[in-house]
Amino acid sequence: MSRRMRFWLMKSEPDVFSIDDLKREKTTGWDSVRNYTARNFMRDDMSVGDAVLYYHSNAEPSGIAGLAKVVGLAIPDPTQFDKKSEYYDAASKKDSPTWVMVTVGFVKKFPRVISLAELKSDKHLAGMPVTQKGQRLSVMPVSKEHYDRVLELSEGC
DNA sequence: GCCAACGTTGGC
DNA sequence: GCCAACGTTGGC
Repeated sequence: MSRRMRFWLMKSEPDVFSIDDLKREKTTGWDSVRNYTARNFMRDDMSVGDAVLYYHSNAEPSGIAGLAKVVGLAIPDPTQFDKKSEYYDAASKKDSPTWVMVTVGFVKKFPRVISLAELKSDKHLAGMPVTQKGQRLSVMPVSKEHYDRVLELSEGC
């Protein structure tokens, strides 16, 4: 029995890892998350098959660039043990890792980025967390209604 | 590049 | 356990 699938929004700076990078590599470990709320979503609430809106932050324009999906449950994030990584965490123990990552797979790139301005101005998306001021979470849940609306916007021109 | 908003750290 | 100081995020 699988429970109902969930919907997520995950942010990445396209200069670091864009939807095109994901398309080329097909899957990627969502490493380097160092926020407890985002970690808890990955660790506790994400399941294989969940749908992901792929959001480009610090971009021109910032916005939703395509779709991805969860293809692997949370596992320890190897960067926390890598002394050469800027995400190295000396306090994290191998037998009880602090940070985890899910594995994300490419689904599709939208024909255009749905910009944050457009998300904010769409009446159907009122209250969507990513449009709220000060919302910095890199992994956040999305309602089915908001997810479906974003798909509609991606298909329209 | 600026800076508001937020999360984390650490002194007390 | 409070909260000031600091670091980070990310829109603009």
